[in-house]
Amino acid sequence: MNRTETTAARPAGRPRSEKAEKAIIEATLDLIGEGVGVSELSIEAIAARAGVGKTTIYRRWSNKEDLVVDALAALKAPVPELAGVSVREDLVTMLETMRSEAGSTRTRCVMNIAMGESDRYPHLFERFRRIAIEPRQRAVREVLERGKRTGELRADLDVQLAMTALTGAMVIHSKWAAHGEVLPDDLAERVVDLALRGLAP
Amino acid sequence: MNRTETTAARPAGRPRSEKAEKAIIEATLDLIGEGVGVSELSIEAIAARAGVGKTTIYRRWSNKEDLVVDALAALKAPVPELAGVSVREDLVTMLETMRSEAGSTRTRCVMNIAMGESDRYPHLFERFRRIAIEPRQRAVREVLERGKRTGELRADLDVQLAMTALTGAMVIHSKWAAHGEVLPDDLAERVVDLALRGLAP
DNA sequence: GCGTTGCGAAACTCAATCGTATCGAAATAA
DNA sequence: TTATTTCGATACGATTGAGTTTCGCAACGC
Repeated sequence: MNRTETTAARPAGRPRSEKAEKAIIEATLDLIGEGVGVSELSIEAIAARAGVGKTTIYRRWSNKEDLVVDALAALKAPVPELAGVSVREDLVTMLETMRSEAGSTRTRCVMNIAMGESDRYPHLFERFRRIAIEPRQRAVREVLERGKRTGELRADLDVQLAMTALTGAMVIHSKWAAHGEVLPDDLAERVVDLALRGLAP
Repeated sequence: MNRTETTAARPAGRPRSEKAEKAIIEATLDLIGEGVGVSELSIEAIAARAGVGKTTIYRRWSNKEDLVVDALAALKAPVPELAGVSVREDLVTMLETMRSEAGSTRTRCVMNIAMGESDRYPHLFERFRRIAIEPRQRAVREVLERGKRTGELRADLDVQLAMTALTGAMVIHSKWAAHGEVLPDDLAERVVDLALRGLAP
């Protein structure tokens, strides 16, 4: 029992390669980010992309869905730092993050799963919602709640509804932007200002 | 040449079954509406669902994408009648249509293709956008333009941006509603009123 | 060094689906 | 009736990918 390891008993033999595991996760996210759907995602393609053998994948995950779930778990939601000065400024920061990330593989990955696979893999989507969607939504809601307290926003504001209006506009722009097209620099600002001021005169 | 047909020269032999063609299109839309992606969509499954032989499909469409394109063309966009009295009322009508249709197979079909397949089949998506998305967006834009003229809306309103804010909120609700969950009756009204009045006090 | 386990590569079996071909029956024009 | 074409059904070879097995080598504890 004089084991130097502090963690679980290390079994004999060559340890599993951490590098291979990372490469598999990365390859999976890359493929999803490129628009490959979960059902089209082939273990062989992942193995080839990651430069590992299929054996190495099956030794860790018994099926594709488990692998995708773990890949999603690796998607840390990088909720942006908020200055906390004004509600308008913080909302612009949040939406601006959405805008600037709209072209990145990781964000496209988030979008593709959130939008395209929610019907077919409800279990996967639920997990994904908790990991990637909830934290961002919570951040927006907190900003809105703060605005109600400080008087920057209407006291009777429906926070949930306001959040969907703000993020909905950005999601549509991100998803439907022509391939490679860059969204206007001031999009986030314009969305926030429109929402704040309203459509009425 | 004493042909009684007024249309194109009818070739001899048994005519193609109109019923079979409809059944194929219906089966295709049904499967897509159930969440089956275009790439998972198998000709064999369509044939089985439609109760026809694979031959009957291949005689009409040379590949899957052609079939899906024609199926989409069968999706007439039923843009709702607008009362034309007030801008608010017309916007509520438009969004209410989106809400009430959110559970229908046809609308889910629209959503699934629009959201999930735009990356993988850009050509398909472009065609789809013209058929199903543009007419609805145009209707909303026209209502907003009218509002600017009549003074019901701000004269400096960014119509395009306002449209995405309105529809974006509804899209997110429709897409992310839990399976089978019915959206609140007054959702359209609340979205429109929030957008009109704005978040600010 | 030895036993054990992981590694990538390759070959394998199994199932699904593709697109084509063939069949007898049915529908239509001449 | 006869010629022609479509019908649904079925069988076919080809391809793809899943999941398993085997192989020789590498990395680790003892």
